[in-house]
Amino acid sequence: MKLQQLRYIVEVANHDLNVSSTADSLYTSQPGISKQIKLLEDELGVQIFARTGKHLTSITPIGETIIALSREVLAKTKSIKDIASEHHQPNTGTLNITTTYTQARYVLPQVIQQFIQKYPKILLHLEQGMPDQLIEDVISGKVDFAITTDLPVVNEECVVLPCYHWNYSVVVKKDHPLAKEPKLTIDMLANYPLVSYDFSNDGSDLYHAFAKAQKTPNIAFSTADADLIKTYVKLGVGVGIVAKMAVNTTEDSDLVVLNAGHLFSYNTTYIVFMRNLFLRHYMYDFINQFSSHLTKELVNNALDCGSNTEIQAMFNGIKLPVK
Amino acid sequence: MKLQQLRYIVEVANHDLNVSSTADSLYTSQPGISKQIKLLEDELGVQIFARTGKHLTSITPIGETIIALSREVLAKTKSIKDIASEHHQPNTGTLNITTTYTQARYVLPQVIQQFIQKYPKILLHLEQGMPDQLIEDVISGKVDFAITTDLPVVNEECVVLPCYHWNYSVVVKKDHPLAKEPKLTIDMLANYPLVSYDFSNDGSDLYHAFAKAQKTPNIAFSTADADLIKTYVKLGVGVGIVAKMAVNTTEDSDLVVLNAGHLFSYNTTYIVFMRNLFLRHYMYDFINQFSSHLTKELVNNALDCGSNTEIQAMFNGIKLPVK
DNA sequence: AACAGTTACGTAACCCGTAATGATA
DNA sequence: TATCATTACGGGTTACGTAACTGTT
Repeated sequence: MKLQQLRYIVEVANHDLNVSSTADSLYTSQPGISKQIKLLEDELGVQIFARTGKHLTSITPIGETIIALSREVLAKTKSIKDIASEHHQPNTGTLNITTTYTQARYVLPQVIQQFIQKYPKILLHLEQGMPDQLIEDVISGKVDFAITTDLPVVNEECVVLPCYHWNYSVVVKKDHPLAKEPKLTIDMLANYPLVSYDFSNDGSDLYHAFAKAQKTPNIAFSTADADLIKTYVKLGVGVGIVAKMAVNTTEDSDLVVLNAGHLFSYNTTYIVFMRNLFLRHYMYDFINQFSSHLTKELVNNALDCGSNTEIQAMFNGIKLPVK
Repeated sequence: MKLQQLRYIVEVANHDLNVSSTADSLYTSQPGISKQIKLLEDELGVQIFARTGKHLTSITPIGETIIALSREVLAKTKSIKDIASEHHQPNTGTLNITTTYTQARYVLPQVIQQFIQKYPKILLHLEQGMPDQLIEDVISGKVDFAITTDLPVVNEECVVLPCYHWNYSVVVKKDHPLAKEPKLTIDMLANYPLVSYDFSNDGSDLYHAFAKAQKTPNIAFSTADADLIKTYVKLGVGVGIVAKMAVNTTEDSDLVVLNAGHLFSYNTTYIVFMRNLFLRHYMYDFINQFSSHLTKELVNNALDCGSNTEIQAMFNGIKLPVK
């Protein structure tokens, strides 16, 4: 049994059993992977992948177990390397993060700016993905951290840390009737066409606020892109409902930003990573820069918890920042 | 990084940093090990072992961490192999046990006999060792199970399962004054020279019973070997105090066995193994044959516990067999 | 002087990549 | 027919064992 063989089966599983694309991503050849997998299967005496003729069609039940264990083995070997690097090259390494559009566009830039200034030799890679993809990338080991707003349904191999709460804001043009309204209500919003996130998707809290007031919102345009929302608001299409941190008073000086914290329940942004990830000191520092209450000590306390429900319980006693 | 390299550093650590003896035990050459260790250190960029000139003198702090992680990696790769074997060769494999003299001599033979009859293809290896050594052998991965009576001070990487309670018996020659005594007391025993286990070592409960009665025992002879105790009793050296399961009415027909369960607090025999050990079905079966209350389900429940104190708490509600 | 670890070197195994073959949708 | 996995084969690397060397107790 060789570490490469374990890496191969894990990567093939990550690539939907496509050996060719796996080979491309690992910069090696298909036959090499095929052969090593077969050698491993011969050594273990079990089939990891089920085949129809020459195509890999599925992972056998025992293969699932073996691949899961292999992931753990590879994570631990990565830890060994990381610990060694931490020791003799504390400020070099990599940090791979995947996140949603809103975070990448409106929240992370300032954090990243500080980070790369403090750690110029860290190779930082930021990736934007769909909410469902984020956690998968963490589990597959493709990235270290996922930053997400949807409370992910994750297995216990991941650690989920709440970072901050945030509210929606309502944005309108300066000449809009609502612009001078001191205190908004759902009823008022229901009178106008709305431009916002997809209500059926991540905006269930938006939908619920209207349902609770027994109103049906009039959605003129929906998108996941806050910039687009603002653009359409500026065009006069309707009243915008957008994450508060997505509006910037200097950039959006032609818009009026109205507080909507009392209309909708707050959301929470989380950082997610594998429990068995070795956290290098700059990773702790990144987390702390992203959310100031998440000190190294607090993160370690969370890691000592046995489950994510325990972690959430722990954070119930801690006041999160609100953005 | 190669799995062999990890195996090498772990084994060198297990062999007190003696590379030569490590090489012997692994059936390979010293230079090979030296070179691979050096290659690993070069790759990681850190020293795992500290050296004075050409001798390995100690493990560096970071080396300790790396070796600990390596042990985990190797345990997981072993799990992969075991899981595969379990799948395609359910009744072949190995089972290595280390235990104390008393267990090996008086308790295990019947269990082993059943076991090898049921699993003739399992390579069973039984080893007898000193109490301190037993747990080390488990941690180093040399054996699967340790069976011991001293409640071991073990770290949380081991699982400690209580198997049964046992009492001492008093044995005397047929013509001894105590032979017809219906109910023994400590005072009676204090009147005679005693032959027993080392009171200062594992027999603190023996010592305490006398201390509580404010008597000083007169130890004529002490040994860890129950056979020797019985031999000296037969020679008339004194009154024997010995583990109850070490006396057999047919073999020891020239001795009188007196109940001493009310004089001394009972002891507990434990089975100890690494938490990350993959338990093959015959291992569950062995545990169950050794101690009938330890069903597979109960063992799994214990494994789900986070700590050994939790496990002990769980077993507080369960009545253990008494031998 | 005996022992232990490293260096040097030759052999054998093995991993990998290219090319060819076989199977699948 | 195009895609994909396996088989065949050759080249380069590497791991290992023997032997010689060097440092340690």
